[in-house]
Amino acid sequence: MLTIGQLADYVGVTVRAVRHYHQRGLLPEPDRDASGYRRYDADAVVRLIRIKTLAGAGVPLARIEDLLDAGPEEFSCAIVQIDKALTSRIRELQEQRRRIAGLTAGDRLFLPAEIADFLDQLRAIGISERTVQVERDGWILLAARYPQEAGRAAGFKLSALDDPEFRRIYTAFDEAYDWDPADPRLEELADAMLALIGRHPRDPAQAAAEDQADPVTLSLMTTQPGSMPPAWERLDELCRERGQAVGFG
Amino acid sequence: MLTIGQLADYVGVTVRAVRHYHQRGLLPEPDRDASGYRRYDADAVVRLIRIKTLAGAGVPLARIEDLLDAGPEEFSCAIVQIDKALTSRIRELQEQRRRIAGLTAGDRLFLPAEIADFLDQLRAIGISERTVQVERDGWILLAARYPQEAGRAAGFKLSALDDPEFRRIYTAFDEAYDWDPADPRLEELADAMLALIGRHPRDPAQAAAEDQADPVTLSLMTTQPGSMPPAWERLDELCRERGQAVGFG
DNA sequence: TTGCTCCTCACGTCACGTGAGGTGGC
DNA sequence: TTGCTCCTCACGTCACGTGAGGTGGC
Repeated sequence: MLTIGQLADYVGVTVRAVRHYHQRGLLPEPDRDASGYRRYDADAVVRLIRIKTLAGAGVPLARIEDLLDAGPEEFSCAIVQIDKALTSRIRELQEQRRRIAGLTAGDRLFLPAEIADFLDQLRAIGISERTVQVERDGWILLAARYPQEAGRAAGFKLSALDDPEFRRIYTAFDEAYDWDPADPRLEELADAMLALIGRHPRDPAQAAAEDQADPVTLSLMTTQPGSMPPAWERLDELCRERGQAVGFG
Repeated sequence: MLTIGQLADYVGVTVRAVRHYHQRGLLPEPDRDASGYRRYDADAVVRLIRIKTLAGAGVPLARIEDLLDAGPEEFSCAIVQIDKALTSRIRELQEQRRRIAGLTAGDRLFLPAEIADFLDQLRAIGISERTVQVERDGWILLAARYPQEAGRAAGFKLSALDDPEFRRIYTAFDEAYDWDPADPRLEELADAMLALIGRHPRDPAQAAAEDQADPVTLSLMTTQPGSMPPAWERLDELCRERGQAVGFG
């Protein structure tokens, strides 16, 4: 006959856990010896090992109680289910491993692949990190609200990068970050941007998403008023003034 | 700017979890809109995804708080540790799978291999399940208190099963379960058991463990007085009477 | 107007952990 | 006698869940 400590040590649980199982009714209270100590027999060892094994597999104690008093066919049926749950939990953890590895690896964790590709392409053609971050924040918010549309729109933008004119304009837009809002080049840039939009034949269904994906519109979504550079705010203004004709804004 | 529900849905956590992270100081409280609703920006999305990813990997919230505000070298060092923890957790779960599979498979879960082998051998030579269960319970308690000794003693017993005389005596012992305590065959059996012990040369160091491993002694350990069959109690008495000479009891 | 989302307390849950204060066994 | 184990409350912990009661947005 074992004491509670001997039992707990052999099975590999804490004394407190054994008492907890008594309280929950999972393990019957054994007889006491002359000192009031609990004394356990072999059945208690067997039952406690079953409890520990199931609990270790993540089975709630309430479920364990049912299982231990169930028939063998119900029991082995449950074991199959528990095994499935364990297997899928293992898969989850393997997925978690991939994800935490990605925590140091940049944007791909937060964004659909097309968007991350688009941001990487911007970096590749020499766009400043400062501007890429504004794009990124905009896309994150857009993807949060319209996941599918954001993915499609990013694919569209990605292919637009093949157009040398788009690249030239985007580079200018990037450089305009530091310009004076009165800089006359802003007017040329606004004209060029609108011309570009006019040149690309646009599927009307995509037009809305695409407009939202414009860096200027995006940056308006993402930042507080006043936190944008003055030149970009002016550029947005110019586009709105002239863009009515082509449905911009 | 996102509401708390949009944020939670996109990242894949509950609204309550987001509020909990605010309370814990993990995620800064954002500004409110005119209705008092929280409004989130892209930084909140990024930070919440980091929190969720780490929490999903089992990192305590207190640790996550430190990590998010730590430098990149400390962060990536921690990621390595978390990955190790995940890997070992995966191994644990794979071990759990093996164990719950064993829950339907019998005694090997509760006992060292030698003891399970010994019990299987008893079944193989035709010992009744009833007697095997008494043996099993005795071994479980013995293994709980003296794991090494129990393993060695069981190995000893296992090899003793090669002796035809041991098998004959054990079979008779099994049958004696139902005998009348006054049955004269009990005296013969007691003599034969003592003769067998005398015949086997015994390493004195093993003698104590071996005596404890005797079925009769074991069953005394494991059961309450009176729960053993009367014939076995009588047999135990007879062995004690005669066994003093060979150091039995 | 109805249904959905949002807000703030605040208590509940799950599986124990952790003293608090006292007694028995070697 | 000292140190270890045992006993019974009973509150604490961790990461939220779950109403309770009320207001804002479409």
